[in-house]
Amino acid sequence: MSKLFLTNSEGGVKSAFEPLDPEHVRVYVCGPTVYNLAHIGNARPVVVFDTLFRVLQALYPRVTYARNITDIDDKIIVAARERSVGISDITEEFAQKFREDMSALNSLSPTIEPHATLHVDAMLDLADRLISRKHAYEADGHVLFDVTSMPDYGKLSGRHLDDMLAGARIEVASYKRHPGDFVIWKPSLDDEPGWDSPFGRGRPGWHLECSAMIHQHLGDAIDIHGGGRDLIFPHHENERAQSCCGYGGSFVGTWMHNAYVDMDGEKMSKSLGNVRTVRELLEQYSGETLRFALLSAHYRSPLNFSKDLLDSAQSTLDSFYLALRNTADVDADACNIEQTPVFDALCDDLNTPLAIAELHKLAKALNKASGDEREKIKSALLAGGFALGIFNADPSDWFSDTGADGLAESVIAELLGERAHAKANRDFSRADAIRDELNAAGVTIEDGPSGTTWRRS
RNA sequence: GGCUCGGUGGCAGAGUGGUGAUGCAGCGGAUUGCAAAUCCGUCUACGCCGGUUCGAUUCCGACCCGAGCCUCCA
Repeated sequence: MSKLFLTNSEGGVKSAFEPLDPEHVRVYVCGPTVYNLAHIGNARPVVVFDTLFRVLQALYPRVTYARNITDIDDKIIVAARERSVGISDITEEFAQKFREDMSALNSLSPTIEPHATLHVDAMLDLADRLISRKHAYEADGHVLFDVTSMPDYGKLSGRHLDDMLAGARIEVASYKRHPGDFVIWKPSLDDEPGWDSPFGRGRPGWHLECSAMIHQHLGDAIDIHGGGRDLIFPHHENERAQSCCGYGGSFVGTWMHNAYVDMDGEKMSKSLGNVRTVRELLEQYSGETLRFALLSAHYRSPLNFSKDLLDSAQSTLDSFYLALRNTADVDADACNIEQTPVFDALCDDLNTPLAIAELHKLAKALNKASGDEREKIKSALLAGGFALGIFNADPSDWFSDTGADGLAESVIAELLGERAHAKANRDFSRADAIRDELNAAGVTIEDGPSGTTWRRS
């Protein structure tokens, strides 16, 4: 059995993964705040942790993977106001679109998908615990976490309270005892969504939901908590503070954070306005191509997003699918994924580029193989691909699927028939003219010993 | 200012104290009516300066450059 190694963001060390309960691995990944469409940067953690989910499922009998939906947030309130609708109109629309987009990327549904607004009681319970344990205080209608009450506050992100003061770039609210204190609960105006609470009508601070939902669904401590790098501080640091101080326990075994998708060397983000939504990219590329592109760099390294990246992802997938299509007559048998180099690569801190390199070796071997060997190699190639969440298409569909503007298959067949006729009569200029015509329409043809095949290019 | 992470061949991108990443592109060849696909062969590399070492791209230190967090953000 392969041994899984993961890099823990807390401390930055890679070590063997030891689940708290080998019979039941628990993972929580921060999901979207649903107020607009997901961009390709938002998709990276989804794809990365989906791959982790697949690896964990291969290694352990039971894996619970929770990914939350943040459906109460100031940005949502603003979006609802702009469109003159209720916040649930916004959150339901974009939660659904998020699910659709991520599913197009071959990402599996999480085991549970807790919504913040359905866990307000649990959040208020946590706020109460924190106050009674002197880790939080009420001031001016707010409930605030007292960062000085936690000796190792800052451990996850590697910061010290003193350093944070020096770099404070934002005006500190007067009701905070310490500038680093963060909001657990805040008052709502009459025209803002809110819930009644012992502290008055209000709504939760950003970090509270994850702490409360993790506790309710997964328990005091979980194995893995993931998200994008930018969540390390303040979000995860503060979550950790709330959970450790409110519930006790160690909270998270391994923290994992993916690096960003960059645009021209700069982070892609909503605030920079340089985003490309998954939905718009899906008009030009298959979800599998987008997924493969996202996995082409290691999750802890920045990934520069470009047309070249997507085009090369697509042609690489084409070459894999060609190898599969050319062996369509070969039956693949069940392959023990755990004994393949692809899986070994994934077990080494999700080394997807190395896993892809192993896929290339298998595809090359399959192209060269003959006889019984082909069955074994094809099985390994397929199993490796499934671990990465690719090869979901039937190889012949992969090459024949097209947008509305492509040539109909019947037209292609007709032209190929005419070309075969011309070739038989050694009328090569006519044959080549037909080939040029098909090429111009985005159809590549290949003459083989057993006839001519075609594919969309 | 504080903290973090990186700089590998034309490009993408792994990895390692001492022969091979891998892919794309290029070049040569096989194959093909010509192509396409495939296969074979082949060229480019480890930011800069020191140190440790028999030996460093890999370890240590300085420097240069880039990115990120410290504010909503995957």
